[in-house]
Amino acid sequence: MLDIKFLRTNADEVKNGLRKRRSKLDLEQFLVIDQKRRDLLLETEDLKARRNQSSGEISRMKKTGENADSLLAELATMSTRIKALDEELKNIDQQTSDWIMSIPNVPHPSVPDGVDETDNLEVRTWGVKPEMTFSPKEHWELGTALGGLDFETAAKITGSRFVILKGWAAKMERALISFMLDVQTMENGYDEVMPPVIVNRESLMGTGQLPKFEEDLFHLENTNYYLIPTAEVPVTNIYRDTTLTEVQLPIAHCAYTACFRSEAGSYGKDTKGMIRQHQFDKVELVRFVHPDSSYDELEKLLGHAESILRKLGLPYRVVTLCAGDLGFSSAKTYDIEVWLPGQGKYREISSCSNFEDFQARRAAIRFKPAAGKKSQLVHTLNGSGLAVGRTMVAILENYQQEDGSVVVPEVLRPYMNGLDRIELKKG
RNA sequence: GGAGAGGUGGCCGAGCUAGGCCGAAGGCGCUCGCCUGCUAAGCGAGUAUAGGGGCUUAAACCUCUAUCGAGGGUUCAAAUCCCUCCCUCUCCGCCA
Repeated sequence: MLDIKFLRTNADEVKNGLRKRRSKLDLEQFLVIDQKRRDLLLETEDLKARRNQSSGEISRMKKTGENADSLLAELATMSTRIKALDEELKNIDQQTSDWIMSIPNVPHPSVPDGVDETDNLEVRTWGVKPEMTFSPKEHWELGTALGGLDFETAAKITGSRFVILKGWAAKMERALISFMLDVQTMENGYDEVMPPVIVNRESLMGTGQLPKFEEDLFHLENTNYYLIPTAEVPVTNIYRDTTLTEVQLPIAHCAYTACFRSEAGSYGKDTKGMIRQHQFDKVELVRFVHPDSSYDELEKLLGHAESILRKLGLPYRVVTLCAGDLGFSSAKTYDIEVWLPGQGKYREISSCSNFEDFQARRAAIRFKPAAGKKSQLVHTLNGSGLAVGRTMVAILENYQQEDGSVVVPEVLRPYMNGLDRIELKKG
C-alpha cells in the first residue's frame, strides 16, 4: 500500500510507475474519490465537534437543574444527520481503501522497462553448465525411474500437482532443508523460526496477497484461515503492528515451511514433474531493515540465496525483473534462475525482493529512530533461500550420469548418511 | 468440548450496577530542565496513535475528529448499558 499523501502529492510519479508496470489503473478516478472523502470528512467532523460541545452543555445544565429540552431536541436531529454522514463516509472510506489496496508498488528507477519475462535483464551468470555426452533427461523421468518420485500415487490420494517423495528423495528433501537452514543460520546470520502454515486474512492483507489475489490461495472453508503461499506471510507478520527500535535493525529471519498455491490460471504450465506443485517446501529469508540501506540489503539477501547454489555447484543466472513482470508488492526483484539441462533452460529457483515500505505500511511495522524522532516505517525484503523441490530438480538434472544414476553433491552427503550416488537397486 | 475469570496509554493499574469536561486517576519507566563535588535522592515540566483542517519552503506548532480487544446497537452523550465475534488465563474432559 502506498502512502495516501504520497499519492496526492506525487500523483505523476505514481502514474508513471503504473504505466511502467502496464497497469490499467486510472489514478485520476482515485483522486476524485479522495477529494470527495475529505470534503465529507470535514463536514462530519465539524458537526461532531458541535455535538460534543453541546453535549457538554447539557451535562452542565443538568447539574445546575436547568431545562435542557430544546437543546436536547436540537441535538437529536443533529445526531440523525451525523449518523447519515457517517454511513456515507464509511462507504467512501471503503472505496478509498479498496483503491489504495489495489495500487501496486512503484518500481524502483533501476527496474528495467518491459512487458514480460522476456524483457528481464540478465545481471550475471555463475558456474559452468555440465557437459554431457548423452542426451540429458528431465528430472521427473530420472526421479521416477530411480524410484524416488511418485506422481501417480499422489494423484490418487490427492490430485494433480502433488508428489510423493520416497526413499532417497524424501531423505534428500529433508537434507536440503537442513543444509539450507544451517547455511543461513550459521554463515549468513539469520534467526530461524518455524511459523504456522495457516494464517488469517489480516496477515495476507499485510503482505499484499489479499485482497487482490484471493484465487491463488487455498482458503479453509467457513473459516478466516488460509494456507500460506510462502513463509513470507507468517514471518513478515510476526512484526505486524509493532514498533521496533532502531538498534534492533536489521532483523533477519529464515524459515522452512511447506507452501500451498492453488495455481489457478496456470493450467497446462509445467504439468509434468515437480516444478509447479500445489504443495512444496521452501526455505525463506526475510529481512526488516532501515529504509536508508534497503537496496544494499537487497544485494546482501541475493548473495545469501546464491550461496546455496554455489555450495551445491549448480549453475545459475541472476536476472532483474522488468517492470511488467514485477510482483504486486515489490519495488525491485531479482530472480535467480538455475540451469536445468533436461529442459535446456534456466528456471526460477528464488525470487529476492525489496518491498520498501509497501508491506510495512499495510502491516504497520515501524521503528523508533535512535534520535528519539517520530517512528517511521521499516523496509521489508524477502527471498527464497531456496525453493527445495526445485533444488532437487536441479540436482537431478545437473548431476545425472549417462547410466541414469545421479551423483549427490558433496555438501549434501553429510546430511544423507554419506550417500554419494543415487542408483537403481539391482534385483 | 464443559465451567469460570479477564482484555484500559511503553508497563502496572483505577474507573466500569447509579452513562456526562475520561484520551482516561495513581504508580513505574522514559525525556527535558533545575538542584546537588560525583552517584543516589529531590524539585518542576513533558511523555499514545491515526486522520482532517489551519499555518509553513518544510518541520515545529495550533485546532478538530476518531481510538479504552474487534464490530454492531441503545442514547443528546458509552471505557462505562445491550448483542455478536476474537484473544488470553484457570479448572475439568479429550488428545499427538
